[in-house]
Amino acid sequence: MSNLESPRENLAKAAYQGLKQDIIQSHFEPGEKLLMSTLKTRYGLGVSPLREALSQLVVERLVTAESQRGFRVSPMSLAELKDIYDARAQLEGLIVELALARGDDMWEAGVVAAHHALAKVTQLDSVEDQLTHWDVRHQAFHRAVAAGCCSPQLLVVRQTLMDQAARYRYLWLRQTVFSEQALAVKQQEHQALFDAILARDPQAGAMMRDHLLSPVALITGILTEKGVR
Amino acid sequence: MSNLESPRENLAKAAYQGLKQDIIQSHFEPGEKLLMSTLKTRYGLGVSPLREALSQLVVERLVTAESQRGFRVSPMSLAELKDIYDARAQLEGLIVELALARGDDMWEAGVVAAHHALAKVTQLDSVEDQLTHWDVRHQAFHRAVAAGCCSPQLLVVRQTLMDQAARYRYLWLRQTVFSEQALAVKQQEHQALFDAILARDPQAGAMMRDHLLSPVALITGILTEKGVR
DNA sequence: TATATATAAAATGTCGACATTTTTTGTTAT
DNA sequence: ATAACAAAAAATGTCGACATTTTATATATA
Repeated sequence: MSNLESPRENLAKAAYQGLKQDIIQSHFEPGEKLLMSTLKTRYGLGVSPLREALSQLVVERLVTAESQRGFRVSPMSLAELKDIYDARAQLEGLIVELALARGDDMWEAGVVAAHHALAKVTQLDSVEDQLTHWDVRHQAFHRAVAAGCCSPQLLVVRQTLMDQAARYRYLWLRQTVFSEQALAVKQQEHQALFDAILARDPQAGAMMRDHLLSPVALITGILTEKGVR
Repeated sequence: MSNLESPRENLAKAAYQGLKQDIIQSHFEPGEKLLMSTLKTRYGLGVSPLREALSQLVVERLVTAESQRGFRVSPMSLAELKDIYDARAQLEGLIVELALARGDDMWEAGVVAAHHALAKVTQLDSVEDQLTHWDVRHQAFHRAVAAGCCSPQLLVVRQTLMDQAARYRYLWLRQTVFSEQALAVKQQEHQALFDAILARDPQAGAMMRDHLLSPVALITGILTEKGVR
């Protein structure tokens, strides 16, 4: 039989992953009530693992809990957009500066590899595949850069902010990946970042902050379009 | 009857608060197994709210979960001590620099008030009261400073790292508060920080980083004494 | 029509029960 | 003794049931 050494994950973990995915990809709308009856049928699970998963997502601020009134998807707002992106930009700037000071040869090698892979993303058939394909390598590039800070704690914090930004980020992603021009601009920014980082240019931190803040204007427009305040 | 407008918190919240308190104050030792039977009798609750609370503490990294093997208190280590304090110092340094750039008059007023209160901590009867009393104002001072960064997200992240550091911090606190000399040194550091911040001295960030890193040596000694590697 | 009140329906949060898995204990064999 | 295995005990994780609370609906009142 297969799965000889499988540690058998508990159902709460499955619920956590499914819920997180569905919230980030807007299968559940911002502010939407998360009915237990709905979740039970959707994931085929009882309330116990679902509540555990929801409790975790509350800590990650993707879900909001109101005592005796259950859970809802955390609402989105322009204020939160600005706040999250500001915090991400400042944190990532700090992390880059630390990486410049602390990163070793193996870190540099990882950055070079990730940058190379990102620059070579090929056109694919499916649009959804194209999106995923580019984004996977894009995120991998940034993660490779961040790794140089040599701080597991800061990397965890960074990932938490990333997860929280994911819903907003996704809006930007759809507009960017399918625009030749937008993609070219990003390509240039990544090249400039890459050069500055390898040269240990003290300006790399500031460049990273600007790079991360650049999508805010576009996302603000999309949200306003949708009536989000 | 009283409690006319009480929203009636759910039991998971009580479990969360009790568990967090008990872990931070080392009622449960680092690495200790958290038996459901023990927790049920200690808090007088069923498994459901307990598991929800534990799930949240896993996200906050105070508790570790192993599938099908329950929960244990996250172990403490010298590596984690260094990592947490490094991350805290870097983050708080960043936050101070942002506060210098963004803080307004009301922020300054809050800092002045908190600093004044901290400087005036009086000797109390009980040693435990003395400890709590000083630490409450100490934390309030740092919080008042941090508030100037105008980033709710960064402040949440900051608090998370604080909570994670709490067990280590407590070790330092006991040694410091009861030493006239150590307390005087801290008093000087706070005064210097205060002056630099109000003067918007660009060095304030670096000072804050050093201030936060200073307990590491002492805590390392205490942990080594205890056999923690 | 609007507002308040009573009633019904639905949903949340918690517990106890139970199947499954892990851990301990006891037994036997090398 | 130590190791391998079997049996017993203990613990985890999940579900269904149920009390409590919230929400929706119907009815009465001004």
